Amino acid sequence: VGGSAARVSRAAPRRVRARRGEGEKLKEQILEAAERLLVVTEDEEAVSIRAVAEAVGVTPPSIYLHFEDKDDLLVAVCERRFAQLDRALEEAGADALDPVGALIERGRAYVRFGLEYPELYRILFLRRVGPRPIRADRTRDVAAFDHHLAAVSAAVESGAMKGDPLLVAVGLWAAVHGITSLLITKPHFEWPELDPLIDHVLHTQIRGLSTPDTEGGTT
Amino acid sequence: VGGSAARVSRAAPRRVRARRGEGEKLKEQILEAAERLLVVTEDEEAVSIRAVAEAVGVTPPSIYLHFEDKDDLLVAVCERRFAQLDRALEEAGADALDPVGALIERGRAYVRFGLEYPELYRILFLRRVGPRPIRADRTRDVAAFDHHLAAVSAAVESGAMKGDPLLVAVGLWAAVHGITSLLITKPHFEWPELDPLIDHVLHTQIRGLSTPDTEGGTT
DNA sequence: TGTACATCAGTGAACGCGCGTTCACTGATGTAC
DNA sequence: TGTACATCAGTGAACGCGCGTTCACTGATGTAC
Repeated sequence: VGGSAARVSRAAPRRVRARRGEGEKLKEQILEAAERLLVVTEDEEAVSIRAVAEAVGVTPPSIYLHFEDKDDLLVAVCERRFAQLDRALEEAGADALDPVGALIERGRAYVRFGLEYPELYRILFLRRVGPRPIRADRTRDVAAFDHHLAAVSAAVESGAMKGDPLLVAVGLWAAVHGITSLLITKPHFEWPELDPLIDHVLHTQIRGLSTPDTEGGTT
Repeated sequence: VGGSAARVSRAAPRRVRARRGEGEKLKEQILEAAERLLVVTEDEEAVSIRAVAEAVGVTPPSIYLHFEDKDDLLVAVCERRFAQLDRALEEAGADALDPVGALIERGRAYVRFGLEYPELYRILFLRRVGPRPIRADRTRDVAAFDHHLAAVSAAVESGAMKGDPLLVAVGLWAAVHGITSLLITKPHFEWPELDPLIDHVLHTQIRGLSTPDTEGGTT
């Protein structure tokens, strides 16, 4: 089996065909290529079935061996990144000393994620929903929001914050989402310096939600 | 001249050709049709040159008599709405009793605008910027932001609020933009009741920005 | 008052493009006998 | 150990579509003489 390996390098095939039973490898490569295209071009429209196929080194119909249609592929890409965002937030919050500090660290990580993958963020959070509600709605992003809600509840239960946890969670999300999306969609605006701006947004929120006796104690 | 008016109703022409010197009428009709299409379909992609032309009752090439290309048309639509948003905010703030109250009313009006024209809002604030920076950037939306900044400065100067006006203005914008865009792009999410949610976002901001002695006095 | 003519407000047909998707196929590879 | 065969991982060519845009034109209308 090892003796005939010298034949491989002829006529420059872009990709070696997977062996029997290893068809799933292509699925992974397609997902990676689609995501890479999205990150590199920062343009959802550049991610066509044809472009993804070419990036993988395969013909367009091959995509349909693993994905029902184009939307199915994009949703799959989103689900992976939602999962990654969720993990990033959980890890950022885990190192904090107290629940309020955890919220701040989670917020910073959220903005960081958005600025690192702006086009993915656009697809996840700024796109209009299509005719069929995006399937990911019922899976990964709900998990991420549940974790966020849990982090907020912990802060409220610690006594450092007051308010209805759901309202507070949505409000915090709105604040970090607001600054993240503005930074992404309005790059030509003359923004103040980035870190002070993010800190201002987070601390204004926290201060607005703090109970009077603990106020200012977690800056 | 009045005697031959009976001839008009033959063969159902979709639009009467403008008279000499009245060519600008078409420009206005195109703008209105494009905006109406955007509002009705809630889908930017549905607004093609062809669709706009048909809505006006004219052939596609006629659009090019008044607009350089498709982008030029969309930008023109945006500029009109930016101007309208600006006016709506100014009017909302004018009726308030004090500067902080004015900020709250401006915030409510902003969210209302977004929810009333979601697809226009998407184009104004959620789209990625194209290869050429959108020309409206340097005109209408800057005027709107300047007015916002002035409203914030008034609140800071009144002593009810503290902080760098620019940071505060951007932070407030981020908060209202955040909740507006989430409501638009995630309609399937189980949101809390709308008015309490918006009030929560606005009052959390205001409370987070208030000077200690005036805190809670403007709810 | 009559008429040639420049101008204006459009039209009709066509261009090339890239897209998502389908369909019949091919050729390597593992497996059953 | 040899061979027929089912299966698997793809390919090649084509489909129809709607799009933005261009180009040469037409016919009504106001104006100059």
